[in-house]
Amino acid sequence: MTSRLTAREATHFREKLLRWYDENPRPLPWKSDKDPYKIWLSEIILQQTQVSQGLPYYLHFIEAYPTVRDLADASTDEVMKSWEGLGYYSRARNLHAAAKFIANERDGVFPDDYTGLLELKGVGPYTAAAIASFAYDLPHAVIDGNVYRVLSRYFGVYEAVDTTIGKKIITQLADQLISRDIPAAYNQAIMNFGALVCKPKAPVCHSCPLSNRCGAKADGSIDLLPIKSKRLIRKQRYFHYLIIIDGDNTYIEKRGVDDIWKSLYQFPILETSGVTPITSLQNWMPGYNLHLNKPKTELKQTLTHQEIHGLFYIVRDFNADTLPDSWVKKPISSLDTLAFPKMIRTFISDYF
DNA sequence: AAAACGGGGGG
DNA sequence: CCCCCAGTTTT
Repeated sequence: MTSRLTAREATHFREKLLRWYDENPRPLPWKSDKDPYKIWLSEIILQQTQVSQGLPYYLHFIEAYPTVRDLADASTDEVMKSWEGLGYYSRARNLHAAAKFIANERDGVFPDDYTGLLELKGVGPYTAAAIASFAYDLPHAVIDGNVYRVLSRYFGVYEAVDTTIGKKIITQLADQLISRDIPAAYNQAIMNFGALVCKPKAPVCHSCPLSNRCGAKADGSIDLLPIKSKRLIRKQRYFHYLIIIDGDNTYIEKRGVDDIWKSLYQFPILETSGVTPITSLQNWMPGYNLHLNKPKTELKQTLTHQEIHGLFYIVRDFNADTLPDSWVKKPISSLDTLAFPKMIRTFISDYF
C-alpha cells in the first residue's frame, strides 16, 4: 500500500501548519541554540515523557554536565541518580554509553547525519530525525505520537498505527509533507500542533486551521483515530523488601538482573507470586530461623505492563551467618545519594 | 511482530 | 480507571 499525495495537497497542509506555528511558537530551552549535545539530551529525556515532566531533569543535566565530556566522565551511579524518578532507566544507561562513545571514540564530535546518529545507543528513528533536523537542518521527518495522531486524523488513516502497515502509511505521508526548506520548523510545528490543537482528547477543532480539509472531522471519527490494535495486559508482582536495621546502617543491593529498574538500588528482596506476606526466610535462607513481623508499609506502583506490590519489613535482629555477596552495608544517611525506584524512594522518605 | 520498559497527568 | 506522553530495545 502506498499513500501518494498530490503536490497541492501536501503544500496546503504544510503551509497551513507552518503559518499556525508562526503564530503559536513554543519557546523551550534546548531550542535556543543548535548545540547537538543539548538537542540530543532533550530528545532522550522527552522520549515517552511530557515536556513538563522532563524539563527540570533537562535543566539539571545541563548544569551538572555542561558538555558531552562531562557526562562521559561521570560515574554510572551519579548519572542514574540524576535520572532518578524519570523512568525508563535504559535511557540513562544508553545516554551514558553514548556520551562515552562520543567523547572517547569520536573525540567529542557528534555524528552529523541521520545514519550516524542512529548508531548512538538510545537513538532510534524518531530521535535521529529530530536531531538531524533541529541541529543540522536536514530534511528528516519526525514521527512521534503527535504525528501519528495528526496525520491519521487529517488523512483519515483507519489502519491501526501500531502495525507495520499503519506505520508505513504514516511514514510515507510524513516524508512527503516535510518542508525541504525549513525542516526544523516543520517538525517543531507538527509536534506542537499535535500537543496543543490536535490533542488526544478534546481536540480544538473549532480553532484548527486544518479542519476544513480534515478527513476525520468530515466523517465524525475524530475520537476514533488514531486506531491502536494492541491492548494492555498488566501482571501482578509482589516484592518483599527487608529493611535491616543494624545500628545506623542498613543493607542494599543493585538490581543487575534483566528486569525492571536495572542499575537502580533496592533493599534485599524476596519475590513471591501471591499477596500473602511472608513470615520467615526459610525458602531463601534454609536453616535460618528468623521471624518476620508483618510489613510496616505496603506500597503499590503501576508500570506499563506490571503492577508492583511492595511490602516493607523492618528487621532489627538480623544475624545470619553468611550474607549474599550482592548485599552492601550502607549508612542509612547515605541512601539519599543513590538512585532507587520511585516506590522505594517513597518508603525511605516516609520511614527514615 | 510483539513485548518490555516508569512515572506522571488528564478526563 | 484508562489512555497518553517529542520511542527504543529486546525477544
